[in-house]
Amino acid sequence: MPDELDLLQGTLDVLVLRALSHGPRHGYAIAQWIQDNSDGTFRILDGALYTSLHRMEEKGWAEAEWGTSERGKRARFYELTPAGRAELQLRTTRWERYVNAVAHVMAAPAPA
Amino acid sequence: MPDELDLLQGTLDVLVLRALSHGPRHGYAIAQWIQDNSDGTFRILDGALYTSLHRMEEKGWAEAEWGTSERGKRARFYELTPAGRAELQLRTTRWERYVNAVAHVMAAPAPA
DNA sequence: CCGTATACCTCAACATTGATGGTATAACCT
DNA sequence: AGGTTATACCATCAATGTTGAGGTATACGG
Repeated sequence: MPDELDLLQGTLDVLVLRALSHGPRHGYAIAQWIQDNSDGTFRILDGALYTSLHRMEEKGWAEAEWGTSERGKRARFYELTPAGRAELQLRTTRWERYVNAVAHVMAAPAPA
Repeated sequence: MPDELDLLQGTLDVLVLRALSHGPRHGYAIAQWIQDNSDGTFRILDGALYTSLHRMEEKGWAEAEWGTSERGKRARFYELTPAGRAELQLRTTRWERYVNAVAHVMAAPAPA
């Protein structure tokens, strides 16, 4: 397993939005899921995670309510709003364009 | 042509390193080259660009000296050091890993 | 049944880095 | 002369991730 990579600013949100797109989740579960599905490449620090989650509430991309986790603990469940789904789509295509553009530059020949 | 995208923190440097990998260049030329080769997706703001360039000097990834541009203007030419080339490689593979990991997460199925 | 680990959340201080917007100089074109 | 392009620099701001510390409640090993 390769070591962990720091997150580039701006990418956490897409990952979180994506995690939430499967249905309501609490923060801890989101972090686990992202870590697992990136083969441990991303280490999700809870400091950043909850900040991101709060951002989502502020922006209206998610709504939260207290509930009980699978393990019987008090946990805050986040659920995407329609705006959140739209944002996920937007960010996803944006990310794809971005990756593409970087690839172009990296593969570009020497300037004239 | 789609509109321009803001840069994600951490990506400017790779692009600049890559631009410099073709030989010494001055800032203005670097910006042009990146913009052209990203099909205008990236707009390189000189504020950020020169900061990046200065960063490179500080870190020892590039050395600079004053010269004269193709158009006869005073310009500062930046050239990669061996450390800079190493850094380019490092960042390139790191970026690829990153993109890959994001792709994994984005394509991942719903959690168990 | 106690102690420690784990699940879960929060917050404040800090660092990095891109965006903004303003300054300066010289060449070239009209 | 005046405007545009080429070229560089800087100060300040904003966004967002990192670090690190703190807090509660449930689970689990001894």
